[in-house]
Amino acid sequence: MKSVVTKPAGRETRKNDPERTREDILRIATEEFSAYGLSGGRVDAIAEKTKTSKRMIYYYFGSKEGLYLAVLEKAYRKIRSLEADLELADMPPLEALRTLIATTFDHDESNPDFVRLVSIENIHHAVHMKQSSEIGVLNVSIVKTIGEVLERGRREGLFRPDVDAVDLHMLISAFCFFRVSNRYTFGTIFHRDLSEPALYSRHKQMISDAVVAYITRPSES
Amino acid sequence: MKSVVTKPAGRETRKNDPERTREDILRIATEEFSAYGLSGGRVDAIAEKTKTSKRMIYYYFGSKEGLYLAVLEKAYRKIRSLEADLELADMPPLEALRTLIATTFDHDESNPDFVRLVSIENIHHAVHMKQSSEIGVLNVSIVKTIGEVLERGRREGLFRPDVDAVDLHMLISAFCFFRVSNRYTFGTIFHRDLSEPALYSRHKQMISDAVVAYITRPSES
DNA sequence: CGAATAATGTACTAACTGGTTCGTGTCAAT
DNA sequence: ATTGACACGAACCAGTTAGTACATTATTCG
Repeated sequence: MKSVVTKPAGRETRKNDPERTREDILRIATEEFSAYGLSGGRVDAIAEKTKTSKRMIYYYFGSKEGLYLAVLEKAYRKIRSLEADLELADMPPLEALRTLIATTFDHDESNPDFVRLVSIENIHHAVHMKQSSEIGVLNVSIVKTIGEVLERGRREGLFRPDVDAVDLHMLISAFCFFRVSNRYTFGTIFHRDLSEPALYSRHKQMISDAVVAYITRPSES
Repeated sequence: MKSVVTKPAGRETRKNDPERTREDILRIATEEFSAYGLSGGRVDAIAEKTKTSKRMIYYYFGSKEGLYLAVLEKAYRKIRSLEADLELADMPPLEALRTLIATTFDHDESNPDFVRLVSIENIHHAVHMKQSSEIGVLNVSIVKTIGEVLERGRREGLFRPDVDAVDLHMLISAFCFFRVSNRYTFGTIFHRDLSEPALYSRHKQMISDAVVAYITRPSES
């Protein structure tokens, strides 16, 4: 964060506004890359939609890939803070689990840009992500949190004992993510609009029920 | 260049070798698009890896998008035939369900190209898929099959009554698909190689157990 | 055979696209 | 007020890329 703007009121001669320019570029770039991919996104198109010029993109981000990486990092920063805000430690295990699922579901649902960027990054074998010092160190607090919930549930004899935290996170994420990432092909094939509110509730209920049913059932062969 | 590969059937006439050329282009193009996306894939790169020239690509497929569409259609043709081969009608409902899940799981696992193409098509809002008369009419036999299994399970009092066939298909697909489509980002973040054999078995078991647990449990609030 | 047609190769281009050059304006601290 | 670093813009450039014109060979069939 930056300190208060130098001239808050009265004169607004301020022409140089680096922070705003940067944010502006980043916002537009997120839209562009999320819509067309890394190769499909055009620097010129971003420059045009921006209040500033192409020169500035290279001034601040060095290259197209640099810009893309910045977009990606921003997207991940957002989700990380969201996960950190989860306070599941005080809830009973089952309630904690349901809260986690609902949160994940809602996050993906309301952040299609993030979902698309992750899809795009997977097309590229996550090479940019690996390059990023920031994302690379992504302290995956969520796994620790899930691990603790699982442990408590186990101790209370509610949860089956053979579930790995990362696996469970994947089970939950997969459904929430897929619903958004594959919205178009799935919707086209099955003639179903996956953004309908009715489906939203039903699917949210379904993934929650499925995970709970799985986790509370004794292991079977 | 022109090997004397005589087709077994008498009616088949061996021309220059259009069929082989077409197939060759299609095969290489699948690799290219699946690796770099539609915008990222280069026609020149495809032409070079092919036994033939760029001229032929345009001769047979008209345009880059035409080629991409042909690649997509071929990929879907393959999965459709696979789904059709499933013979779940004779199995007990639970066994049928587990077979279906295992098949879906294995399909995605061993067809990463298909998974990637679908991801790419979703980036493009499935516009090509919608254009395609072939894919558009994709007779989604799988839904009918699932519906019948569900119906039988319900009648036998094994399955909960409130599950929609398409929803269930999504629940299953999501996990199988995600495992492959998000292999790279997920693997990078959680330092886990999702192509390891140990994980393969564990995940296959997990999705199967989860779906079964869900479907065999009475509805809850 | 020989004409018609299908298949193929070479060389090219027009447009696009990421990135740069060079010059101007702004700000804050001397 | 001068200075030097920072912020900004328009035009430009060089490499790339999808797509083509034209010539040539192969195959089919009367």
